[in-house]
Amino acid sequence: MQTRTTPAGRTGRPRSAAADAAILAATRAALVELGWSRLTLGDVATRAGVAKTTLYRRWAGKNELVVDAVAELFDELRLPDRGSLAADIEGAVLQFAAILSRPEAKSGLMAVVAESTRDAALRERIRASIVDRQKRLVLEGRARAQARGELPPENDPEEAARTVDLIFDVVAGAVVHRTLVSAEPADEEWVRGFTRLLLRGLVDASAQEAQKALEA
Amino acid sequence: MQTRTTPAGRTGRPRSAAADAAILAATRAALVELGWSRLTLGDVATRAGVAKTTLYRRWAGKNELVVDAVAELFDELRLPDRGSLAADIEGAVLQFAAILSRPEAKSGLMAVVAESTRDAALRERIRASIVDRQKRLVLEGRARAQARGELPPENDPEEAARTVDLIFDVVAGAVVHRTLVSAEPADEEWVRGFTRLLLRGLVDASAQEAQKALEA
Amino acid sequence: MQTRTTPAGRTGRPRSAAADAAILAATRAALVELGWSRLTLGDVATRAGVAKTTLYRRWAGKNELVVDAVAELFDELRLPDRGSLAADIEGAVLQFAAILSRPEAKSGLMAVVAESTRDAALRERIRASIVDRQKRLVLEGRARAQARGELPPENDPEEAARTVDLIFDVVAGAVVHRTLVSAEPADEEWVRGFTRLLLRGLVDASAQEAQKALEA
Amino acid sequence: MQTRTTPAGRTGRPRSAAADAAILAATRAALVELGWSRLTLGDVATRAGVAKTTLYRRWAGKNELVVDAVAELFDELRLPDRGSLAADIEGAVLQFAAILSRPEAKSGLMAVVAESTRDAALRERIRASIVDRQKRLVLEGRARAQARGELPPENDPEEAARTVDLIFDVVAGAVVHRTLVSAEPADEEWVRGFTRLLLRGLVDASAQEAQKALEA
DNA sequence: GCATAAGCGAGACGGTACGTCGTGTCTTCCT
DNA sequence: AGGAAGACACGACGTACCGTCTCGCTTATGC
Repeated sequence: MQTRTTPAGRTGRPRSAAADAAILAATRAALVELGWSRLTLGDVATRAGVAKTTLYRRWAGKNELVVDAVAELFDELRLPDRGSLAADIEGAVLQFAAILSRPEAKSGLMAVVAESTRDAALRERIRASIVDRQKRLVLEGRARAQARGELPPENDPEEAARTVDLIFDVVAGAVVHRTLVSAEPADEEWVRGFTRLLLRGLVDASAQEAQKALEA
Repeated sequence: MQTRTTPAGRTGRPRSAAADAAILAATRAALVELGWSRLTLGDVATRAGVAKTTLYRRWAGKNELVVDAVAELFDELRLPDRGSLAADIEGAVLQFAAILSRPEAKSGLMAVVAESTRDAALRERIRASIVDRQKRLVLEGRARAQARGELPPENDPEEAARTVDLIFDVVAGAVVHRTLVSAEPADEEWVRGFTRLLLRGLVDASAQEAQKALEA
Repeated sequence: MQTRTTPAGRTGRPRSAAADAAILAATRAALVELGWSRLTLGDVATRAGVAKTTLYRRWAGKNELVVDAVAELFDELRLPDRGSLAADIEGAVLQFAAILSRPEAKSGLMAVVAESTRDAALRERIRASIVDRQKRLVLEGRARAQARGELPPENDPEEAARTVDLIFDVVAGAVVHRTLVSAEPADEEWVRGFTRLLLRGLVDASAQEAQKALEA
Repeated sequence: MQTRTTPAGRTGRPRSAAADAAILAATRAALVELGWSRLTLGDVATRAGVAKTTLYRRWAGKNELVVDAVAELFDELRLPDRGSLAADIEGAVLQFAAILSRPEAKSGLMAVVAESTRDAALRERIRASIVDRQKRLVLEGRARAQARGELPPENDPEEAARTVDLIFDVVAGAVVHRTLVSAEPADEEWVRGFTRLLLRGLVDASAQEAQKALEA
């Protein structure tokens, strides 16, 4: 990821750029086959056709390596304009769910989060590489909804930032929990229900549901 | 947890009941001091004043042991009637957040969830010991809100079950994400904001916020 | 070798006696095949069908292990009575040379001696396991020669001890140097010449030699 | 040592002569501080202010380097005429012992000899750089003794060469064994005893000793 | 005087072995 | 039979050196 590519000095043999990519790809492959806990750095090095030392020269350990390997997965998230806030949310959540359903993300993400509870540097790396990077989606979605008139413009920038964080926690948290803890697919149906809840709230959702049931 | 208390046969020395409790307590202590990844079964055995063999006779491994040790933490969750759905939710979420802020829960919970992505039996154990056990809170809260007339009675039991699951994913997921990933405290202020979003939805919340800002 | 067999405590699984023998034999085999510097403890463990940890539990490292492995070789030295001091010496030196010509001794012995120059404990171990153990041959030979009247009885015990040490240094040193440094075989002819020098001295030997040459 | 100084070709930058000396000195310093087994070529290069590549361009490896570094030590051996064969021997042996007592010689010499048991080229290098170089002392001493009439002139040149080898093995071997294996100083007293044994032989020495003891 | 060619410092590279630690099983003796 | 003690086979850890390589220089010779 960031500035791991050759440090200060200019002399000496430069670091192989290809090695970085090979290592991250090998890490994801190993996550798929073995999962987090059975993944070993020796094995990753072998898969990447690289010496263990090369790997340790660039990453401090398994945690840092996996964060970088997983972070790349989330960079493919896009937010195409689907015409309405609800549709935009559904689209983003589905994409997020699709990534989380991939075994390399499943295995790796929660593991590094768990590790990060005791390692502030790791926590910061996760935040920088993954969390903050993807908050852009929330910001973009809100701006678009405001342009459409679906949401009012924010007046208090601090409050607005808090809301972005809250929404991110709710969305990411719900999808992760659904996918990893409940271990059920976050499919279109579930995403529709979740989006309705997020937009309209529990009271309204319950009322609608009761209404529907009555009609049927 | 479940059927570890002395098996079928009646001959021979019976298993020490005290050992179980000591082992689980030692596990939690080790989680606090060392975190998941540095916790070792040998160390837990030593702390509990027990031989490693005894430990392995009762649990299959680290994962199962930690699930049981952490599950006990969540059994202290209660849902006192605070007079309104909003207040009930706030109370429950705060309690949940308080437990999750304890290092033994933080360290252990996400780690076993991560492990469970590749181990169906472990996933089942987590669901049985932790998730399903605590869904009672959602059920209880809904029943109470319905009695108060804050929520309509459900008509379709299947749809109702789906809603319980959804709410649980949203609540648990949001708190976990806030606490572990964003690494910010789920304090009273945050819980109020979250509860409002949960009850009223994003559109309403945004409108209210805009309104407040205007008035000020 | 000495008291490595199960330490103080009496509880727990006892150390495998077979493992010791297997490890020492494997060490000698590895010395023959690979020599000192390419011998690795991991390889020895594998050859012995033993885990590396077992090996480290019993020996502090390569040096100590090799000392013990080599020491066993010298225990087969015997001093049969061949009727005269000269013949006894020749017999002992030939046996010593035979052992030193075996590759496991060649490779290992000088290496541990070299290491011992910076490790007093190792030096002591060599002295106890090898050197002092074999000084018995010098003592036995002298006693026998005195009984035969070939050597006078010693009067000053301290001086006598010094002489034993000196003879051992000369004999062992000469054979080692001939075998390892000059890299020539210490065969019967060489041993005869050496024994004559040892018994009669340089002046006498030179005179005899000149005499022989004159006669021829 | 020998043909390391710039090879065939004449074009290109010539090898730095200073580097050679710096490397050998650094090697001896490292031998003193670390001993043979902990000496690393990387460290030697650093000490000498030289790149590892430079070192490998000139020596094949640790063994060859150390042989050269140690060989230089022995070149300071001299054989001043002390008036008698006994005095000449004592002088030479004391000088030899003095060199062997220096840690760089102690650590390095036996180690390369040990290595040479499995490496004919190294053995040859040792012989050429060290052993044969110092045999001059024996030759010189004998010639001087013959001139003085202490030893008869040799008649059979082959036999004479064998005797030189034998004496060298006995002298060098005894001093090395005394110094490194017995780990006792080869001081004046010991050298006197050794010289007497070498010149007069065991029988005569024992008789003298018995005689002395009787007188006392 | 400018190309050619080797030497050189720096440091990354693919390897191999290290010595330690954790796992889950086993063996022995003691309740 | 249960249990504490601890040895055991296994396999990963993260580190240290090895000997080689690839850089961007510098320092000679020879056309």
